[in-house]
Parts: sequence; C-alpha cells; structure tokens
Amino acid sequence: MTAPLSRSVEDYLKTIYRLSERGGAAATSEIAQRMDLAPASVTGMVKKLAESGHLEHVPYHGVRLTGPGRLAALAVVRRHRILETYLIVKLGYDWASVHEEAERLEHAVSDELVERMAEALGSPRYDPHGAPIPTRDGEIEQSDYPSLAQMEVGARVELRQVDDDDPERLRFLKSLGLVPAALLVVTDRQPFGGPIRVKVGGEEGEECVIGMALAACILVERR
Amino acid sequence: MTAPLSRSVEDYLKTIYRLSERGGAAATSEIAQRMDLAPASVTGMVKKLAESGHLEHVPYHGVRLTGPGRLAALAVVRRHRILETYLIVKLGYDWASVHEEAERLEHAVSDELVERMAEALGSPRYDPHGAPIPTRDGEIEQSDYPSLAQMEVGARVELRQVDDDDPERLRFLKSLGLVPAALLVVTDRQPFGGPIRVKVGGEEGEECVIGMALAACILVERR
DNA sequence: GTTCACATTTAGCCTACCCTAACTTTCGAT
DNA sequence: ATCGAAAGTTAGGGTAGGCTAAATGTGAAC
Repeated sequence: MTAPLSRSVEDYLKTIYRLSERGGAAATSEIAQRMDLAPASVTGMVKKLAESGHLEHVPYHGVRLTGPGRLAALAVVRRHRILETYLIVKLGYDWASVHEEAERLEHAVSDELVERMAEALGSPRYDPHGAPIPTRDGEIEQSDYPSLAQMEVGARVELRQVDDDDPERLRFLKSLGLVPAALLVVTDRQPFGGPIRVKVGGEEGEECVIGMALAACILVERR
Repeated sequence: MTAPLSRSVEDYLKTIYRLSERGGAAATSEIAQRMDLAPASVTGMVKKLAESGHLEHVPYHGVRLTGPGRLAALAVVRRHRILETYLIVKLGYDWASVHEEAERLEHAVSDELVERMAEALGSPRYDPHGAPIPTRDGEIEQSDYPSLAQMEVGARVELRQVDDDDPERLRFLKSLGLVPAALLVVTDRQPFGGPIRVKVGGEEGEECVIGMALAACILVERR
C-alpha cells in the first residue's frame, strides 16, 4: 500500500472506479473489456488488489473498491482530468485527441506537477468535458445529471458533461456544437429508442438528429 | 526498430549516448554504474540492443551506438531537455529538482506534446543548465567547451553549462551564482588538483572556492 | 428441479527485465 | 611470458503482468 503503484495497478483502479460509478460491483468481464485484456488476466490482478486491500472481491460476483482503493483511484482520476485541462488550455490540444496523451501521462506525473498545473489553471473544478475533478483529498462532486436520452420532447436543457472515452465521438459532438454549457431543446423523438432531434444553441439553434447510444453519453441539466 | 521502445530501452540508449559523448565506446560497468544496475543485467540488454540494431557490441570491449541507436537516444535527450526547460519556465520548477520529474516524463510524452512545449517556449536551443537541445531530426550542437578545472589563474570566462545529474550539486552551484551566462575570473588555484578560487560575477564579484570534482562539471568559454 | 449458456476462475505458460554466483577474458605489472 | 585483479559474460532464478485452454460456478429458461 505504501509502495508506489505500478502503471498497471493504477489503470485497474481507475477502470474499476469508473465502472462502479454507475452500478454496484464491477464484473470481471467489464473490466477486461474496458482495458482490452483477457478475463483471466483480470482475475489474477483482482486477487492481488484484494490481497493488498485496494478492493473487495467476492469470487464470481465482482469487485468493489475499498476506502484506500477508492482514494488511489481518485488520485489517478484527478491527475488525468487536470492533465486534460492543462493540455487543452495551455498547450492548444484538441478536445478530442487529448485523452490518449493524458492516459499515458497520468502514470508519470508527480503530485507536485499536478498541483502546479492545477494552480496554473486556477484550480478548475471541471475538466473540458464537464467531468468534475476530484480534490487533492479525494473528494469528488456527485454529478448525477440525467442523460439527453431521457429527455422528453420540449425539454430545455444545458449540456453539462460528455463521456470522454472515444475521440471519434468527441470530434462528432464538437462538430455539432455539443459541448459543455451549450443550450439544447428537444424538438422530436421516436419511441422505443429511436433517434432524438434537438436544437443546439437554444430555440433558434441548428437542428440535428442524435442516436440513442450517443444521447446516453450526454449529460444535461434541465433549464 | 519500428515498435515503440520500452522505458528501459530508452534509458539504456540515453545513458550510452551520454557516455559516448566523452570517449569512444561505453563500458558495461559504466552503464551499470550510471543506471544503478548489476553489470550482468547490462550485458543482457546490450545483447538485445545489438540484436535490434541500436548498437554495436564487441564482447569485452564495450558498445557503440549505431546511426538508428543514436537517433533514438537523441530523441530521448530532446524530450528530456525540452521538458526540463518547460517545467522551469512555465511551471516554476526549481532548477535543481526538475531532473527527476523530467526523467519520468521523458518516457511518457508524445512527440506532439514535446513539439507543442518547444513551440510554447520559442524553440529554445539550450536547456536551463546550458545543454544544447537536439533538433527534431536528431542534430545536436557539439559544445566542446573546456571545464573550469582547466582554467589557469587570471582566466576570464563565461559559464556555459553545468552537468545536471546531481540535484544537490545544482543547488550548491545556484547558491553561488554559478549559472549559465555568469562571468567568472579565476583568482587562484593550487597545483596537483587542489581547489580553485574564482570571482563570480566578474572582477567585482564574490570570491569562492571550488573543488576540482565540482569544477570539472562546469563548462566555460574564454572571454 | 434440471439444464445449459455464459461468466469466472484455475493451471500452465510466456516475455521483459532484473538479480546473484560462477566462470571467462583482458591487460598491466612483474 | 605469466599471473592475477578487474571487467565482462554466462547460467540460473525471481517478479510482474500478460496469454490460452480447461475446469467450474451461476442463474435464467424451461
């Protein structure tokens, strides 16, 4: 626990944290899929992380982060989100392509560097995708915004956050103006998971059509 | 050769480059000492790097970088020196403590990030310790300045470069004002490798005494 | 209440990179 | 010309973290 965590361990903890954000225990196969590893490899690491006290493992029933495990995961998430913000704001990185760079750097930067970057940015509370940045002591704002997919026709909402996993998706969203703080109005939608139609930029905005899978990645606040 | 180099390989190449800067072939034991590894470990890696075409190995007689090996090493050196410069200039890092951070980051940053940092700095040609920064295409200025240890009494010189290996040494040098561009006058020295006495800041500067080992780490240009 | 598909774990193996201990080569001193 | 210290290499082994294939547990459907 006191020894520095390996890159691999940090990635496991971060992934498990992300999975347990929405839902109870994380399944072996979910972890494997997100990390692009064989399930058997996950089982092996999970046993080690349970051993070291970072998580609880109920065989055949998934894992749950412990207090220390959650703290370690949040430290990685903080590094990642500060890095993304810094790269975009200070070094002109693209909203869509910054993820990969941060993914590598989050395992190499020291706490000192992260704090210097945070300070240079004015201690931001959200990253450019709208995700809350954990504090140094591992506190994180619980943003349980509904997704655009849940909005009914006529709803007026402000875009709060977009999932940052997929650069392609991000590029598409940006091209539509679907970025944090954008105002949206739902003008039409099909039943049974069909596409949803929204005006981007308020009542007078451009209309566009968005599939359900995509809409589920967009978190909004009612206005 | 086309696959990305591991952190370990990059460190070997960088170390071997640094060793071959001053002197022909690098010895196994020198590499081991600089990297804090057992000599046997070095032999093993050296064989692999010779296999992959990064260096030539004459058993029992040391190694020499090949063209591709030298290019790969210079890429690491460029990353390191741009990083050090960026951390100091843009993030307020200490001249003395920046080395360790750069040592980790140099294996994680992409070429794109390095180039963005270089651009933000105005494409510097020297890092804060005075070391020349290789270009993108692996060209590096041959700075064969003499060391302060070689200067005779009365010599007037400008400080050009200090070795950046040891943070403690750097802190000491900085406390004396021995930083790049400082003007020095040698006022006295003992024969047979005794300490050397210099005025720091020109004729009117503070006098201080410097041991030979330290003076050998300070490169100067006659004025 | 069986069954069966699927999730999970176990077993055994592999690569990268490090180690120590033992052996071999080199080269300067005699 | 030889000998021995120091340098280098080989042999054998360890850890971390992946993999595949085979065995086993789970739970929904019948």
